Amino acid sequence: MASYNKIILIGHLGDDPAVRDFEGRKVANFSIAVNAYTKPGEEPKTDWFRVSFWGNNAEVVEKYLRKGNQVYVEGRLSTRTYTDNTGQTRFSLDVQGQNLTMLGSRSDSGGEGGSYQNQGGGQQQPAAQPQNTKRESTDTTFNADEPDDLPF
Amino acid sequence: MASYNKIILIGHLGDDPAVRDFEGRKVANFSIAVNAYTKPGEEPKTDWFRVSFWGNNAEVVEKYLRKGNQVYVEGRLSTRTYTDNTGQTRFSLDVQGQNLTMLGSRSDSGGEGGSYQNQGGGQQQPAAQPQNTKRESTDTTFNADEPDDLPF
Amino acid sequence: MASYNKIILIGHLGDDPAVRDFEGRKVANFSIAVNAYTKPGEEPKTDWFRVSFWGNNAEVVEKYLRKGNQVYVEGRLSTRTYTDNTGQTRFSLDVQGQNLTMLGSRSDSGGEGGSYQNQGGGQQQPAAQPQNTKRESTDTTFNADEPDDLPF
Amino acid sequence: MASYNKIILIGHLGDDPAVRDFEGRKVANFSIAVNAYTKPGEEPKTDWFRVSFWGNNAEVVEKYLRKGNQVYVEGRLSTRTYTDNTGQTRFSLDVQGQNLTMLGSRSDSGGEGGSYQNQGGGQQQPAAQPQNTKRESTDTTFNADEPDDLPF
DNA sequence: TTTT
DNA sequence: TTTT
Repeated sequence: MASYNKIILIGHLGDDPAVRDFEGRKVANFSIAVNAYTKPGEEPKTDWFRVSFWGNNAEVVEKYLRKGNQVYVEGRLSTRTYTDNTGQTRFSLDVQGQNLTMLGSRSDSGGEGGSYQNQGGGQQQPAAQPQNTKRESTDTTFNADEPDDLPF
Repeated sequence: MASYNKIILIGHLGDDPAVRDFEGRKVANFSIAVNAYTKPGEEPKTDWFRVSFWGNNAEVVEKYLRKGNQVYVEGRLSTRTYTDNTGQTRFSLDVQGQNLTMLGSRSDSGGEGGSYQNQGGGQQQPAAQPQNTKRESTDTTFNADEPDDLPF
Repeated sequence: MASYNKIILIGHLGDDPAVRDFEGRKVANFSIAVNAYTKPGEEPKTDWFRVSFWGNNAEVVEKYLRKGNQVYVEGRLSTRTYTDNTGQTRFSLDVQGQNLTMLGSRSDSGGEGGSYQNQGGGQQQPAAQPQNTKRESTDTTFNADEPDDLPF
Repeated sequence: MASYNKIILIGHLGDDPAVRDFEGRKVANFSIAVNAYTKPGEEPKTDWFRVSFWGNNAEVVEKYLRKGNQVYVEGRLSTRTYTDNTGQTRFSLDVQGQNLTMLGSRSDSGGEGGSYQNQGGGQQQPAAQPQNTKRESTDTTFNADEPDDLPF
């Protein structure tokens, strides 16, 4: 049937990721805020997307992504309508993440400076350095291999 | 800010496009069906996206796209929640189209067969042949220039 | 670091894919022709990209893709300069394929007709029907999982 | 013929952009460095892409982009082989920019500058907040409308 | 819930 | 020529 959907997002994490094990595989979930386009004069609007990564990428998310970080996410969009616990019909935009790149976040307050260095060696793309705090983010590209058999 | 969203879709038009003039500019709207990914054993599901193109691209849509045609669409995703006339909360996935490529569509009903050949010639990208019927689609790439000042 | 490159191509295979085993994994290679944009009046130009898919996707390529078929390919662009056997400096655009969607190819010659219908049923995205000949292509989306450790 | 190519890049400017007028329209050119994927143990490699933006986007580039800044660029890839002034065959990867998003760049050396501010007005998405120095870059998304008739 |  |  030749169908395909791909969504590309650049936004900021609304909160720290939640990581858990699901039937032996790690899954990381987080939400990112993407400013919607609004016409001049219109009230700003934010779209929220729930993003999940599995396996190796879930580990990357767990290690390096924190609330407020800016990320590039590529994945498949899926939508879901559900009824929340107040009886309201709600709509969810879910992204099954396929690729992830951490973008240049930076200190947003005080900051001791000198924190972004990549202390080591010849790492290239998929090399991720430890990031202990929101302030010491690093920029890294990872490839999220989408599992053959999605466990959900 | 650094926000960005882009959606890429390959799907089929659910109906002929609707084209109208809006404050002096042409706008074309259509919906495309994109098969959602479902796990083996799950019930198939189709996501529908409402797509709009403005200006030159609306003209292209008007001339060449028909119900059933397969298209590649690139654009900005916007979402909208509204209450339909039965009081139901509904959710709409709208795509402000930016780029459009017609893919090899074909007859899906009756049909005398043997009609899809591209009768040769040196057409390349932005070359669009007239398409009188659904059966004589051609493959063409157009660039939908997104207007500087979106009229909506 | 924060580097990333992704290329999206829609084009036609210049020849049947070549599939071989490489250290226990299957790799499929093919070239696709993409019409370059040229200004009105300019001479048409075709860009050729060498595409490779590994593992499951290589199998999909092997089974379903043939010379002339139209495909959507997503992958990482890599470039390579080399000296050919005539001493000429040559440049190669290689795409490490990540996602692949077969588009609506169609008979481009004789043709027995009646072959493109999707005989119904519950196939959705990752459902591929057998394709014995170039004429009976089907449209299918596959996800090419990029290996964690690229064997090349 | 249903051809399409799109390239998505995240990288850093190798130098300040060069902006000039070309037949009444502004064009901005810059090069971005994108770290190529290399296998563990391999020597790091950088791919350089020459990017050009026209019209409004050229103005954005002129105002906000500087050497070292990180950007997200979307455009059409075109390739060109030429002979440089030493007689060498060279290959150029050119990107006709369509969309541009400034990512979180940050200080990399002295200099207060004071030149990038967007002096107000009704910009929205393409709305950039004042940026006084290279250190206080801001993240902004702009849409580069690709001209109907590319002036080159 | 983010960011500017 | 960039960035880490």
